[in-house]
Amino acid sequence: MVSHPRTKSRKDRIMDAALRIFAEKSFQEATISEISKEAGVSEATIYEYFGTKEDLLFAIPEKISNDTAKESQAVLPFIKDVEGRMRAILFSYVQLYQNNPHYSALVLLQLMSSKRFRQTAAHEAIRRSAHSLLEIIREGIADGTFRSDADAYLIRSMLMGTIEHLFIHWHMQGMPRREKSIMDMLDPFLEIVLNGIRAKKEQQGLTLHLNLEDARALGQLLQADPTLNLPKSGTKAPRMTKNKK
Amino acid sequence: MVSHPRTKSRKDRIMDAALRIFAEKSFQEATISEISKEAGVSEATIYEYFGTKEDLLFAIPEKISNDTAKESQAVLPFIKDVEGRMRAILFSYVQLYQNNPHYSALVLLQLMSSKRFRQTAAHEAIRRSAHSLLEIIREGIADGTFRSDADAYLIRSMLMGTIEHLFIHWHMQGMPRREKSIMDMLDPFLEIVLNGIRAKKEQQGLTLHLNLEDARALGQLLQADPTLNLPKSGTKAPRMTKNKK
DNA sequence: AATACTTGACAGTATGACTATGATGATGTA
DNA sequence: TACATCATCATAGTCATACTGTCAAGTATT
Repeated sequence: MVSHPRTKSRKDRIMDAALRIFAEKSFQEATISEISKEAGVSEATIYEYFGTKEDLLFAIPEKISNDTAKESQAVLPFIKDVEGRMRAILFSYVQLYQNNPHYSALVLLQLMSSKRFRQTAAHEAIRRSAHSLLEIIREGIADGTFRSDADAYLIRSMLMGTIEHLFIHWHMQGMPRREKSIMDMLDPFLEIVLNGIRAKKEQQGLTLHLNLEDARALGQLLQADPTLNLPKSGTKAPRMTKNKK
Repeated sequence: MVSHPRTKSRKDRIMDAALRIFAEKSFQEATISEISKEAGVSEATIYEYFGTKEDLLFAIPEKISNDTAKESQAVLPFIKDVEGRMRAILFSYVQLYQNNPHYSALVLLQLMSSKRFRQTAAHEAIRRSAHSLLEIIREGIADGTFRSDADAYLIRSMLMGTIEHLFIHWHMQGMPRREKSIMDMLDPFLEIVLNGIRAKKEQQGLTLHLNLEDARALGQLLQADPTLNLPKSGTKAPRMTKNKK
Protein backbone atom coordinates (compact mmCIF):
# COMPACT_ATOMS: atom_id res chain seq x y z
CA MET A 1 0.00 0.00 0.00
CA VAL A 2 2.22 2.78 1.26
CA SER A 3 5.67 2.44 -0.22
CA HIS A 4 8.76 3.52 1.67
CA PRO A 5 11.16 4.11 -1.14
CA ARG A 6 14.00 5.96 0.51
CA THR A 7 13.94 4.21 3.89
CA LYS A 8 15.72 1.03 4.92
CA SER A 9 15.14 -2.35 3.38
CA ARG A 10 12.02 -4.27 4.26
CA LYS A 11 14.05 -6.74 6.23
CA ASP A 12 15.53 -4.00 8.36
CA ARG A 13 12.17 -2.38 8.82
CA ILE A 14 10.71 -5.66 9.98
CA MET A 15 13.50 -6.23 12.45
CA ASP A 16 13.31 -2.70 13.78
CA ALA A 17 9.57 -2.99 14.30
CA ALA A 18 9.92 -6.40 15.90
CA LEU A 19 12.62 -5.18 18.26
CA ARG A 20 10.49 -2.26 19.34
CA ILE A 21 7.37 -4.33 19.89
CA PHE A 22 9.11 -7.28 21.53
CA ALA A 23 10.78 -4.89 23.95
CA GLU A 24 7.68 -2.86 24.64
CA LYS A 25 5.23 -5.73 25.10
CA SER A 26 6.88 -9.12 25.17
CA PHE A 27 7.62 -11.87 22.74
CA GLN A 28 4.47 -13.80 23.55
CA GLU A 29 2.19 -10.81 23.59
CA ALA A 30 3.42 -9.45 20.29
CA THR A 31 1.67 -10.78 17.20
CA ILE A 32 3.02 -11.10 13.71
CA SER A 33 0.02 -9.15 12.49
CA GLU A 34 0.98 -6.21 14.67
CA ILE A 35 4.61 -6.29 13.60
CA SER A 36 3.59 -6.42 9.96
CA LYS A 37 1.46 -3.31 10.37
CA GLU A 38 4.21 -1.49 12.25
CA ALA A 39 6.74 -2.37 9.57
CA GLY A 40 4.34 -1.61 6.71
CA VAL A 41 4.64 -5.03 5.11
CA SER A 42 2.33 -7.98 4.85
CA GLU A 43 2.47 -10.96 7.18
CA ALA A 44 3.47 -13.15 4.29
CA THR A 45 6.58 -11.08 3.76
CA ILE A 46 7.68 -11.59 7.33
CA TYR A 47 7.30 -15.34 6.96
CA GLU A 48 9.09 -15.08 3.64
CA TYR A 49 12.14 -13.55 5.33
CA PHE A 50 12.22 -15.19 8.71
CA GLY A 51 10.22 -18.40 8.60
CA THR A 52 8.88 -18.35 12.13
CA LYS A 53 8.18 -15.81 14.80
CA GLU A 54 10.92 -17.30 16.95
CA ASP A 55 13.41 -17.07 14.10
CA LEU A 56 12.51 -13.41 13.80
CA LEU A 57 13.23 -12.94 17.48
CA PHE A 58 16.62 -14.58 17.26
CA ALA A 59 17.61 -12.78 14.11
CA ILE A 60 17.74 -9.63 16.21
CA PRO A 61 20.66 -10.49 18.51
CA GLU A 62 22.58 -11.92 15.58
CA LYS A 63 22.19 -8.65 13.73
CA ILE A 64 23.13 -6.52 16.71
CA SER A 65 26.17 -8.57 17.55
CA ASN A 66 27.27 -8.46 13.93
CA ASP A 67 26.83 -4.71 13.82
CA THR A 68 28.84 -4.37 16.97
CA ALA A 69 32.48 -4.61 16.15
CA LYS A 70 34.63 -6.65 18.43
CA GLU A 71 37.31 -4.03 19.04
CA SER A 72 37.24 -4.53 22.77
CA GLN A 73 38.56 -8.07 22.50
CA ALA A 74 41.16 -6.98 19.99
CA VAL A 75 42.37 -4.12 22.13
CA LEU A 76 42.79 -6.19 25.25
CA PRO A 77 46.30 -7.55 24.62
CA PHE A 78 47.61 -4.01 24.33
CA ILE A 79 46.45 -2.99 27.78
CA LYS A 80 49.05 -4.11 30.22
CA ASP A 81 47.54 -3.60 33.62
CA VAL A 82 44.84 -5.84 34.98
CA GLU A 83 42.57 -3.05 36.10
CA GLY A 84 42.73 -1.32 32.73
CA ARG A 85 41.64 -4.48 31.00
CA MET A 86 38.77 -5.01 33.39
CA ARG A 87 37.66 -1.50 32.64
CA ALA A 88 37.90 -2.04 28.88
CA ILE A 89 35.62 -5.08 28.98
CA LEU A 90 33.04 -3.39 31.14
CA PHE A 91 33.21 -0.30 28.99
CA SER A 92 32.30 -2.18 25.84
CA TYR A 93 29.60 -4.07 27.72
CA VAL A 94 27.97 -0.86 28.88
CA GLN A 95 28.44 0.72 25.48
CA LEU A 96 26.60 -2.05 23.65
CA TYR A 97 23.52 -1.78 25.82
CA GLN A 98 23.64 1.97 26.00
CA ASN A 99 23.72 2.28 22.22
CA ASN A 100 20.83 -0.16 21.80
CA PRO A 101 18.28 0.61 24.48
CA HIS A 102 15.48 -1.52 23.01
CA TYR A 103 17.89 -4.36 22.55
CA SER A 104 19.09 -4.14 26.10
CA ALA A 105 15.53 -4.41 27.38
CA LEU A 106 14.94 -7.37 25.11
CA VAL A 107 18.07 -9.29 25.90
CA LEU A 108 18.35 -8.58 29.61
CA LEU A 109 14.71 -9.15 30.37
CA GLN A 110 13.62 -11.82 27.93
CA LEU A 111 16.27 -13.52 25.85
CA MET A 112 18.49 -14.31 28.82
CA SER A 113 15.86 -16.72 30.08
CA SER A 114 15.55 -18.59 26.83
CA LYS A 115 17.40 -21.81 26.18
CA ARG A 116 17.80 -21.10 22.50
CA PHE A 117 19.52 -17.78 23.15
CA ARG A 118 22.32 -19.67 24.81
CA GLN A 119 23.21 -21.16 21.44
CA THR A 120 23.42 -17.88 19.58
CA ALA A 121 26.52 -15.96 18.60
CA ALA A 122 25.27 -13.03 20.66
CA HIS A 123 25.23 -15.10 23.80
CA GLU A 124 28.59 -16.52 22.90
CA ALA A 125 29.93 -12.97 22.78
CA ILE A 126 28.60 -12.31 26.26
CA ARG A 127 30.07 -15.57 27.47
CA ARG A 128 33.40 -14.68 25.97
CA SER A 129 33.41 -11.33 27.73
CA ALA A 130 32.46 -13.01 30.96
CA HIS A 131 35.23 -15.53 30.55
CA SER A 132 37.85 -12.89 29.77
CA LEU A 133 36.76 -11.00 32.82
CA LEU A 134 37.13 -14.06 34.98
CA GLU A 135 40.58 -14.77 33.63
CA ILE A 136 41.71 -11.21 34.21
CA ILE A 137 40.45 -11.26 37.77
CA ARG A 138 42.28 -14.51 38.40
CA GLU A 139 45.40 -13.02 36.94
CA GLY A 140 45.06 -10.04 39.28
CA ILE A 141 44.74 -12.38 42.23
CA ALA A 142 47.72 -14.42 41.10
CA ASP A 143 50.05 -11.46 40.61
CA GLY A 144 49.15 -9.83 43.90
CA THR A 145 47.17 -6.93 42.55
CA PHE A 146 44.10 -8.23 44.34
CA ARG A 147 43.69 -9.82 47.70
CA SER A 148 44.63 -13.47 47.65
CA ASP A 149 41.38 -14.48 49.32
CA ALA A 150 39.23 -12.77 46.70
CA ASP A 151 36.67 -14.99 44.96
CA ALA A 152 36.96 -14.49 41.20
CA TYR A 153 33.41 -15.71 40.48
CA LEU A 154 32.00 -13.37 43.05
CA ILE A 155 33.94 -10.43 41.67
CA ARG A 156 32.72 -11.19 38.19
CA SER A 157 29.12 -11.37 39.32
CA MET A 158 29.60 -8.06 41.06
CA LEU A 159 30.86 -6.46 37.88
CA MET A 160 28.36 -7.88 35.40
CA GLY A 161 25.40 -8.17 37.74
CA THR A 162 25.61 -4.57 38.81
CA ILE A 163 25.67 -3.30 35.26
CA GLU A 164 22.79 -5.51 34.21
CA HIS A 165 20.81 -4.47 37.23
CA LEU A 166 21.38 -0.81 36.43
CA PHE A 167 20.14 -1.30 32.88
CA ILE A 168 17.14 -3.35 33.92
CA HIS A 169 15.97 -0.74 36.37
CA TRP A 170 16.80 1.97 33.92
CA HIS A 171 14.21 0.50 31.58
CA MET A 172 11.68 -0.79 34.04
CA GLN A 173 10.22 1.96 36.11
CA GLY A 174 12.94 4.35 35.15
CA MET A 175 15.44 5.46 37.71
CA PRO A 176 14.57 8.81 39.25
CA ARG A 177 17.51 10.72 37.90
CA ARG A 178 18.18 10.04 34.28
CA GLU A 179 20.59 12.86 33.74
CA LYS A 180 23.41 10.67 35.01
CA SER A 181 24.10 7.96 32.49
CA ILE A 182 25.21 4.48 33.38
CA MET A 183 28.45 5.13 31.55
CA ASP A 184 29.14 7.96 33.98
CA MET A 185 28.77 5.54 36.84
CA LEU A 186 31.29 3.11 35.44
CA ASP A 187 34.42 4.60 36.97
CA PRO A 188 33.02 5.32 40.42
CA PHE A 189 31.62 1.80 40.37
CA LEU A 190 34.90 0.22 39.38
CA GLU A 191 36.71 2.26 41.97
CA ILE A 192 34.49 0.88 44.72
CA VAL A 193 35.02 -2.71 43.64
CA LEU A 194 38.75 -2.30 43.18
CA ASN A 195 39.04 -0.44 46.43
CA GLY A 196 37.39 -3.36 48.10
CA ILE A 197 39.57 -6.07 46.61
CA ARG A 198 42.96 -4.50 46.09
CA ALA A 199 45.72 -6.07 48.14
CA LYS A 200 46.62 -3.85 51.06
CA LYS A 201 50.13 -2.53 50.76
CA GLU A 202 50.65 -2.23 54.49
CA GLN A 203 50.42 -5.96 54.99
CA GLN A 204 54.16 -6.03 55.51
CA GLY A 205 53.99 -3.21 58.04
CA LEU A 206 51.54 -1.62 60.41
CA THR A 207 48.80 0.96 60.13
CA LEU A 208 48.15 3.45 62.90
CA HIS A 209 45.12 5.63 63.18
CA LEU A 210 45.93 8.79 65.10
CA ASN A 211 43.78 11.68 66.15
CA LEU A 212 45.09 15.18 65.66
CA GLU A 213 46.41 15.55 69.18
CA ASP A 214 48.37 12.35 69.08
CA ALA A 215 49.67 13.14 65.67
CA ARG A 216 51.06 16.45 66.84
CA ALA A 217 52.76 14.79 69.79
CA LEU A 218 54.24 12.17 67.51
CA GLY A 219 55.52 14.90 65.24
CA GLN A 220 57.48 16.40 68.07
CA LEU A 221 58.94 13.06 68.95
CA LEU A 222 60.03 12.51 65.39
CA GLN A 223 61.78 15.83 65.23
CA ALA A 224 63.58 15.02 68.45
CA ASP A 225 64.81 11.67 67.15
CA PRO A 226 65.69 11.71 63.43
CA THR A 227 66.75 8.06 63.46
CA LEU A 228 63.08 7.22 63.10
CA ASN A 229 62.30 7.87 59.43
CA LEU A 230 58.96 6.80 58.19
CA PRO A 231 57.26 5.70 56.11
CA LYS A 232 59.09 4.03 53.28
CA SER A 233 56.41 1.66 52.14
CA GLY A 234 53.21 3.65 52.42
CA THR A 235 51.67 5.34 49.44
CA LYS A 236 50.61 8.51 51.20
CA ALA A 237 53.31 10.47 52.92
CA PRO A 238 52.13 11.79 56.28
CA ARG A 239 51.94 15.52 56.39
CA MET A 240 54.01 15.99 59.51
CA THR A 241 57.31 15.00 57.96
CA LYS A 242 56.87 17.71 55.41
CA ASN A 243 56.23 20.38 58.01
CA LYS A 244 59.74 21.18 59.01
CA LYS A 245 62.94 19.57 58.06
CA MET B 1 -8.19 -41.69 38.22
CA VAL B 2 -5.37 -42.12 40.68
CA SER B 3 -6.27 -40.48 43.95
CA HIS B 4 -3.68 -38.92 46.20
CA PRO B 5 -5.45 -39.04 49.52
CA ARG B 6 -2.66 -38.22 51.94
CA THR B 7 -0.73 -35.75 49.79
CA LYS B 8 -1.29 -32.04 49.47
CA SER B 9 -4.44 -30.48 48.13
CA ARG B 10 -5.06 -30.52 44.40
CA LYS B 11 -4.47 -26.83 44.25
CA ASP B 12 -1.06 -27.18 45.80
CA ARG B 13 -0.19 -30.10 43.57
CA ILE B 14 -1.15 -28.08 40.52
CA MET B 15 0.96 -25.15 41.61
CA ASP B 16 3.92 -27.36 42.44
CA ALA B 17 3.73 -29.03 39.06
CA ALA B 18 3.32 -25.71 37.28
CA LEU B 19 6.27 -24.21 39.12
CA ARG B 20 8.46 -27.14 38.17
CA ILE B 21 7.44 -27.16 34.52
CA PHE B 22 7.47 -23.39 34.09
CA ALA B 23 10.98 -23.28 35.52
CA GLU B 24 12.23 -26.25 33.55
CA LYS B 25 10.82 -25.33 30.17
CA SER B 26 9.31 -21.88 30.06
CA PHE B 27 5.89 -20.37 30.44
CA GLN B 28 5.17 -20.37 26.74
CA GLU B 29 6.50 -23.86 26.10
CA ALA B 30 4.60 -25.42 28.96
CA THR B 31 1.08 -26.62 28.16
CA ILE B 32 -1.84 -26.97 30.49
CA SER B 33 -2.21 -30.53 29.32
CA GLU B 34 1.29 -31.33 30.50
CA ILE B 35 0.79 -29.66 33.84
CA SER B 36 -2.47 -31.51 34.37
CA LYS B 37 -0.75 -34.86 33.78
CA GLU B 38 2.13 -33.92 36.08
CA ALA B 39 -0.27 -32.87 38.81
CA GLY B 40 -2.56 -35.84 38.31
CA VAL B 41 -5.69 -33.79 37.67
CA SER B 42 -7.71 -33.02 34.60
CA GLU B 43 -7.29 -29.86 32.57
CA ALA B 44 -10.75 -28.72 33.58
CA THR B 45 -9.72 -28.77 37.23
CA ILE B 46 -6.85 -26.42 36.54
CA TYR B 47 -9.16 -23.98 34.80
CA GLU B 48 -11.61 -24.45 37.64
CA TYR B 49 -9.03 -23.25 40.14
CA PHE B 50 -7.05 -20.70 38.22
CA GLY B 51 -9.09 -19.49 35.27
CA THR B 52 -6.27 -18.93 32.83
CA LYS B 53 -2.77 -20.18 32.28
CA GLU B 54 -1.42 -16.74 33.09
CA ASP B 55 -3.37 -16.62 36.32
CA LEU B 56 -1.81 -19.92 37.24
CA LEU B 57 1.62 -18.46 36.62
CA PHE B 58 0.97 -15.44 38.80
CA ALA B 59 -0.62 -17.44 41.58
CA ILE B 60 2.82 -18.88 42.23
CA PRO B 61 4.65 -15.74 43.37
CA GLU B 62 1.66 -14.74 45.48
CA LYS B 63 1.80 -18.07 47.25
CA ILE B 64 5.54 -17.97 47.78
CA SER B 65 5.56 -14.44 49.09
CA ASN B 66 2.67 -15.28 51.42
CA ASP B 67 4.50 -18.34 52.68
CA THR B 68 7.58 -16.27 53.30
CA ALA B 69 7.12 -14.46 56.53
CA LYS B 70 8.17 -10.89 56.60
CA GLU B 71 10.40 -11.17 59.65
CA SER B 72 13.24 -9.36 57.99
CA GLN B 73 11.25 -6.15 57.71
CA ALA B 74 9.99 -6.55 61.26
CA VAL B 75 13.46 -7.14 62.65
CA LEU B 76 15.01 -4.12 60.97
CA PRO B 77 14.12 -1.47 63.58
CA PHE B 78 15.94 -3.48 66.22
CA ILE B 79 19.22 -3.47 64.37
CA LYS B 80 20.94 -0.24 65.16
CA ASP B 81 23.90 -0.06 62.83
CA VAL B 82 23.51 0.67 59.16
CA GLU B 83 25.72 -2.15 57.99
CA GLY B 84 23.88 -4.69 60.11
CA ARG B 85 20.59 -3.68 58.57
CA MET B 86 21.98 -3.89 55.06
CA ARG B 87 23.14 -7.36 55.86
CA ALA B 88 19.75 -8.37 57.23
CA ILE B 89 17.93 -7.34 54.07
CA LEU B 90 20.36 -9.12 51.79
CA PHE B 91 20.27 -12.16 54.02
CA SER B 92 16.51 -12.53 53.69
CA TYR B 93 16.76 -11.87 49.97
CA VAL B 94 19.28 -14.65 49.49
CA GLN B 95 17.36 -16.92 51.81
CA LEU B 96 14.13 -16.62 49.85
CA TYR B 97 15.73 -17.64 46.58
CA GLN B 98 17.93 -20.25 48.16
CA ASN B 99 14.96 -21.96 49.81
CA ASN B 100 12.94 -21.96 46.59
CA PRO B 101 15.28 -22.91 43.77
CA HIS B 102 12.55 -23.51 41.19
CA TYR B 103 10.95 -20.26 42.15
CA SER B 104 14.18 -18.35 41.86
CA ALA B 105 14.70 -19.67 38.35
CA LEU B 106 11.16 -18.72 37.45
CA VAL B 107 11.14 -15.27 38.92
CA LEU B 108 14.62 -14.14 38.07
CA LEU B 109 14.56 -15.36 34.52
CA GLN B 110 10.96 -15.03 33.44
CA LEU B 111 8.64 -13.16 35.75
CA MET B 112 10.97 -10.20 36.10
CA SER B 113 10.47 -9.42 32.44
CA SER B 114 6.69 -9.44 32.63
CA LYS B 115 4.69 -6.29 33.07
CA ARG B 116 2.01 -8.00 35.07
CA PHE B 117 4.52 -9.22 37.63
CA ARG B 118 5.18 -5.62 38.53
CA GLN B 119 1.65 -5.40 39.89
CA THR B 120 1.89 -8.43 42.14
CA ALA B 121 2.42 -8.51 45.86
CA ALA B 122 5.58 -10.50 45.29
CA HIS B 123 7.11 -7.76 43.24
CA GLU B 124 5.93 -5.24 45.76
CA ALA B 125 7.86 -7.15 48.41
CA ILE B 126 10.99 -6.98 46.29
CA ARG B 127 10.40 -3.30 45.70
CA ARG B 128 9.98 -2.73 49.40
CA SER B 129 13.25 -4.47 50.13
CA ALA B 130 14.95 -2.44 47.44
CA HIS B 131 13.54 0.75 48.85
CA SER B 132 14.57 -0.09 52.40
CA LEU B 133 18.03 -0.83 51.13
CA LEU B 134 18.21 2.51 49.38
CA GLU B 135 17.06 4.35 52.49
CA ILE B 136 19.60 2.59 54.66
CA ILE B 137 22.40 3.40 52.26
CA ARG B 138 21.35 7.03 52.21
CA GLU B 139 21.28 7.03 55.97
CA GLY B 140 24.79 5.62 56.03
CA ILE B 141 25.95 8.35 53.72
CA ALA B 142 24.23 11.03 55.79
CA ASP B 143 25.65 9.90 59.12
CA GLY B 144 29.17 9.58 57.82
CA THR B 145 29.41 5.81 57.85
CA PHE B 146 29.87 5.83 54.09
CA ARG B 147 31.75 8.15 51.85
CA SER B 148 29.84 11.31 51.15
CA ASP B 149 30.35 10.97 47.42
CA ALA B 150 28.86 7.46 47.28
CA ASP B 151 25.94 6.99 44.89
CA ALA B 152 23.11 5.26 46.73
CA TYR B 153 21.48 3.92 43.55
CA LEU B 154 24.73 2.49 42.37
CA ILE B 155 25.39 0.82 45.71
CA ARG B 156 21.95 -0.70 45.70
CA SER B 157 22.41 -2.08 42.21
CA MET B 158 25.71 -3.53 43.31
CA LEU B 159 24.07 -5.31 46.21
CA MET B 160 20.96 -6.64 44.49
CA GLY B 161 22.41 -7.08 41.02
CA THR B 162 25.29 -9.19 42.27
CA ILE B 163 23.02 -11.53 44.17
CA GLU B 164 20.62 -11.90 41.27
CA HIS B 165 23.50 -12.52 38.90
CA LEU B 166 24.88 -15.20 41.18
CA PHE B 167 21.52 -16.98 41.31
CA ILE B 168 20.92 -16.69 37.58
CA HIS B 169 24.26 -18.24 36.74
CA TRP B 170 23.78 -20.77 39.47
CA HIS B 171 20.78 -22.05 37.58
CA MET B 172 21.86 -21.52 34.02
CA GLN B 173 24.92 -23.45 33.13
CA GLY B 174 25.78 -24.01 36.73
CA MET B 175 28.79 -22.44 38.28
CA PRO B 176 31.76 -24.80 38.36
CA ARG B 177 31.99 -25.13 42.10
CA ARG B 178 28.68 -25.73 43.71
CA GLU B 179 29.99 -26.75 47.09
CA LYS B 180 30.18 -23.09 48.10
CA SER B 181 26.67 -21.76 48.50
CA ILE B 182 25.64 -18.24 47.65
CA MET B 183 24.84 -17.70 51.30
CA ASP B 184 28.48 -18.42 52.12
CA MET B 185 29.50 -15.67 49.75
CA LEU B 186 27.27 -13.08 51.39
CA ASP B 187 29.70 -11.88 54.02
CA PRO B 188 32.82 -11.75 51.84
CA PHE B 189 30.71 -9.95 49.27
CA LEU B 190 29.37 -7.39 51.72
CA GLU B 191 32.84 -6.85 53.09
CA ILE B 192 34.12 -5.92 49.65
CA VAL B 193 31.34 -3.45 49.03
CA LEU B 194 31.57 -1.91 52.47
CA ASN B 195 35.33 -1.79 52.27
CA GLY B 196 34.94 0.15 49.08
CA ILE B 197 32.47 2.71 50.34
CA ARG B 198 33.22 3.18 54.02
CA ALA B 199 34.32 6.65 54.97
CA LYS B 200 37.98 6.69 55.86
CA LYS B 201 38.40 7.05 59.58
CA GLU B 202 41.63 9.00 59.25
CA GLN B 203 39.81 11.99 57.93
CA GLN B 204 39.78 13.39 61.44
CA GLY B 205 43.30 12.12 62.15
CA LEU B 206 46.22 10.60 60.34
CA THR B 207 47.17 7.20 59.06
CA LEU B 208 50.74 6.06 59.14
CA HIS B 209 52.04 3.10 57.22
CA LEU B 210 55.08 1.67 58.98
CA ASN B 211 57.35 -1.15 58.06
CA LEU B 212 58.35 -3.57 60.78
CA GLU B 213 61.62 -1.84 61.59
CA ASP B 214 60.03 1.55 62.03
CA ALA B 215 57.23 0.09 64.04
CA ARG B 216 59.66 -1.47 66.46
CA ALA B 217 61.51 1.82 66.85
CA LEU B 218 58.24 3.65 67.45
CA GLY B 219 57.32 1.12 70.08
CA GLN B 220 60.48 1.95 72.01
CA LEU B 221 59.74 5.63 71.77
CA LEU B 222 56.26 5.11 73.12
CA GLN B 223 57.54 3.18 76.12
CA ALA B 224 60.05 5.93 76.81
CA ASP B 225 57.39 8.62 76.76
CA PRO B 226 54.04 7.49 78.22
CA THR B 227 52.42 10.88 77.67
CA LEU B 228 51.86 9.77 74.13
CA ASN B 229 48.90 7.41 74.31
CA LEU B 230 47.41 6.32 71.07
CA PRO B 231 45.12 5.71 69.46
CA LYS B 232 41.83 6.66 71.00
CA SER B 233 39.84 6.97 67.86
CA GLY B 234 41.02 4.03 65.79
CA THR B 235 39.08 0.81 65.74
CA LYS B 236 42.05 -1.51 65.76
CA ALA B 237 44.39 -1.18 68.69
CA PRO B 238 47.99 -1.46 67.55
CA ARG B 239 49.67 -4.52 68.84
CA MET B 240 52.69 -2.80 70.24
CA THR B 241 50.89 -1.13 73.13
CA LYS B 242 49.75 -4.49 74.37
CA ASN B 243 53.24 -5.91 74.37
CA LYS B 244 54.48 -4.74 77.72
CA LYS B 245 52.90 -2.54 80.25
C1' DA C 1 -29.80 -42.04 52.17
C1' DA C 2 -30.04 -37.30 50.46
C1' DT C 3 -27.92 -33.27 49.23
C1' DA C 4 -24.25 -30.28 47.83
C1' DC C 5 -19.98 -29.94 45.99
C1' DT C 6 -15.89 -31.59 43.31
C1' DT C 7 -13.78 -33.75 39.50
C1' DG C 8 -13.35 -35.76 34.97
C1' DA C 9 -14.39 -36.61 30.13
C1' DC C 10 -15.40 -34.73 26.08
C1' DA C 11 -17.13 -31.72 22.64
C1' DG C 12 -16.63 -27.40 20.94
C1' DT C 13 -14.93 -22.22 20.19
C1' DA C 14 -11.36 -18.69 19.45
C1' DT C 15 -6.98 -17.04 18.51
C1' DG C 16 -2.80 -16.69 16.46
C1' DA C 17 1.13 -19.11 14.18
C1' DC C 18 1.97 -20.80 9.88
C1' DT C 19 1.10 -22.54 4.73
C1' DA C 20 -0.50 -22.46 0.03
C1' DT C 21 -1.80 -20.02 -3.89
C1' DG C 22 -2.86 -16.85 -7.20
C1' DA C 23 -2.98 -11.74 -8.24
C1' DT C 24 -0.33 -7.46 -8.72
C1' DG C 25 3.14 -4.52 -9.68
C1' DA C 26 7.96 -3.28 -10.38
C1' DT C 27 12.14 -4.22 -12.85
C1' DG C 28 15.03 -5.89 -16.39
C1' DT C 29 15.64 -7.56 -21.14
C1' DA C 30 14.59 -8.61 -26.02
C1' DT D 1 6.42 -2.39 -26.58
C1' DA D 2 6.14 -7.05 -25.25
C1' DC D 3 7.65 -10.45 -22.29
C1' DA D 4 9.72 -12.70 -18.27
C1' DT D 5 11.08 -12.67 -13.58
C1' DC D 6 10.82 -11.67 -9.06
C1' DA D 7 9.21 -9.62 -4.76
C1' DT D 8 5.23 -8.55 -2.36
C1' DC D 9 0.51 -8.81 -1.17
C1' DA D 10 -4.18 -10.54 -0.12
C1' DT D 11 -6.74 -14.26 0.99
C1' DA D 12 -8.20 -18.53 2.36
C1' DG D 13 -7.30 -22.30 4.96
C1' DT D 14 -4.78 -25.71 8.49
C1' DC D 15 -3.26 -26.66 13.01
C1' DA D 16 -2.07 -26.33 17.88
C1' DT D 17 -3.48 -24.86 22.10
C1' DA D 18 -5.80 -21.88 25.35
C1' DC D 19 -10.19 -21.79 27.06
C1' DT D 20 -15.62 -22.79 27.72
C1' DG D 21 -19.77 -25.51 28.53
C1' DT D 22 -22.08 -29.47 29.86
C1' DC D 23 -23.17 -33.49 32.01
C1' DA D 24 -22.13 -37.71 34.36
C1' DA D 25 -19.72 -39.81 38.11
C1' DG D 26 -17.56 -39.56 42.38
C1' DT D 27 -16.98 -37.72 47.26
C1' DA D 28 -18.08 -35.52 51.40
C1' DT D 29 -21.28 -33.86 54.80
C1' DT D 30 -25.55 -34.06 57.03
